[in-house]
Order: sequence, then structure tokens, then C-alpha cells
Amino acid sequence: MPELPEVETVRRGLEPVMTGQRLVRVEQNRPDLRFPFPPCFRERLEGQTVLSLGRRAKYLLVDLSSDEVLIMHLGMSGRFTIIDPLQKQKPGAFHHETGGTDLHDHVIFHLESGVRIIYNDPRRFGFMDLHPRRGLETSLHFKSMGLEPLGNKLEGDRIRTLFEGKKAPLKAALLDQSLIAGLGNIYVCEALYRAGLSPKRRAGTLSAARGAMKEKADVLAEIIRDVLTEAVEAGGSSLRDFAQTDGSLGYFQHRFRVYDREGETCPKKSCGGVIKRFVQSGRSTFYCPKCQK
DNA sequence: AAGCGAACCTGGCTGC
DNA sequence: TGCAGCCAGGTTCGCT
Repeated sequence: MPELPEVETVRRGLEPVMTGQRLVRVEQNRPDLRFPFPPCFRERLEGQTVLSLGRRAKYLLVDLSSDEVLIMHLGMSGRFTIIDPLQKQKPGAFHHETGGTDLHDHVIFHLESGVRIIYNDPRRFGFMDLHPRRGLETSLHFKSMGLEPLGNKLEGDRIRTLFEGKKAPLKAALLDQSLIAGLGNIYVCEALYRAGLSPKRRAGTLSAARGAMKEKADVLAEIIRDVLTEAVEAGGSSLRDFAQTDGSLGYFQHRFRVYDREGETCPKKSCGGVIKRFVQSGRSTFYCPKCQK
């Protein structure tokens, strides 16, 4: 499901409901997701108060009063639903009003307010972990993680340095979480389209110090930030079934210019090209061969 | 050593 | 209607 904008949307949904709340009970319905849950997972959560909710790239970070951080990754199909027994569910919400449980409701957090927060993940590519707050940046999940694209460090110069000498396609380099962390298949396709850059181009060609490519890395850095910011403001993208925590849908998918638009004409007025799809690094790339060079 | 493809899992859609 | 095949927003492993 989720790239950075979707995870940020989830974070914003959970934040007002969870912050300051004590976790009175945690249901864990299976021993593992993508990885086993950490030892004594429930015991280390129950009784703790949520201090704040953060995000790093595609990871959700829940700061606990125990000085541990609950690290959560949604994989491809993970989602959170907030069930407030005092409030009628919005129509279209994933969980029906009886609050019946789904086969893939793997974790349920019970807050002292009575609210339940359900983690559902059919494919189980997501995971949860606990780590002391101190040293989180150097922990397993984060030690080799790349730049935060919405932070202030994503500049053309950084891209030029990171991509220097790389023979991998630009698409693959942008998907590499150890370089820039948070982009996924959709937003890479969209950013490359807006930047007029071919996904097939060697990443190292953005490092040219002079000539026609000189400004391209700067443009790309700005466009990446623009696309992500717009998507966050739109509440992320709802493909298939991704929903916000209250069951409502993001709407950035209506603004896709190339993603999932194979065969359509390029939205750029004077271009007239046709959007193509091909497989690259094992995943679908959508692009306009005419105006992305 | 970088750069591929495969694997991990389930469900939804398409087409025969 | 049934069923096979393909596809999916991510990450990691293992083989060149």
C-alpha cells in the first residue's frame, strides 16, 4: 500500500487519537507478520502511554512512556482503522459497524478512551518492532537509511553526489531506500514524468557537472518534494483499498499523470506521446517515451 | 560490488 | 460459474 505520503496520512490520522493515551490492552493474533514480533511484545506495550507519533520514510514511530519506540511498517497491504465506539462509523469504512473482526486483523490496540486501533494486513509484508528511543537512528532498521525527502537535505547537490558513477537506471536509484528513503513505485514514476527524465537513464548521468544535465538534479529534487507534498495534502493515493484511518479515501490517484495510465495520451499538451508500461527492477514503470529523456 | 531477479503472502481482477 | 494466470503501493536475499 503505502509510500511516504500514505504513511504520513496514517500518522496524521492516528496522532490525535493516540497521543496522551494509555494502551490498556493489546491483542496480538499471530506470532509474526513479515518478521516475528519482538519478545514480550504485548507486555512491553500494555500500560504505556503514547507520547507522540513520528515518521521516518515509510516507518511509523510511536514514542512510549517506557522510553521505547514502537516501530511499524505497513508493507504492501497494511492499514490502520480507528474504531470509536462513541462515534458512528463513516459509510464506506472498512470495518462494519458491528466492529466484527477480520481474518487479517493481526494487532488491536485498546486505548483508555475506549477507542480501538486495528492493524490489518492480508499479505503480512508489514512488521512491528520495539527499540529503545536512544540510539534509534543507528538501529537495524535505520542505520543505512537514506535522506528524508521532505527534510531540508534533499537538494540537487545531494542527488548528484549520491548518484555519482551509478550505472543503475534512474528509476532503480530513486527506489533505493539507502539513498533517498520514502519513495516507492508510484511517486518515482510521477516525479520522473514531471521532471522529463527517462526511468531508463543511468542514474550517474545526473551528476554531470556541466552541459545539458547540469540543472536536472536540482529540478528533480524540487519535483520530488512537490509530488510528495501534494500527495500528503491530498491524503495519499487510494488504489484498490487503501483507506485513511477513518475509512475515507485519499484522492491523489486522480492526479496521476502516468501511473496506471498505459495507453493513454501524454497529458502534456504539445507532446502527443502515448504512456507506456514496462517492467524494471521487477515492477511496472509507466512513462512517456516521447517527453521523458 | 553493484545490479539484477526471485521470494515473501493474499486477494482481486481478467479472460478463457 | 470456475479456474488459471497475472498483477499489486515494499523489502530482502542470493546469484552473477
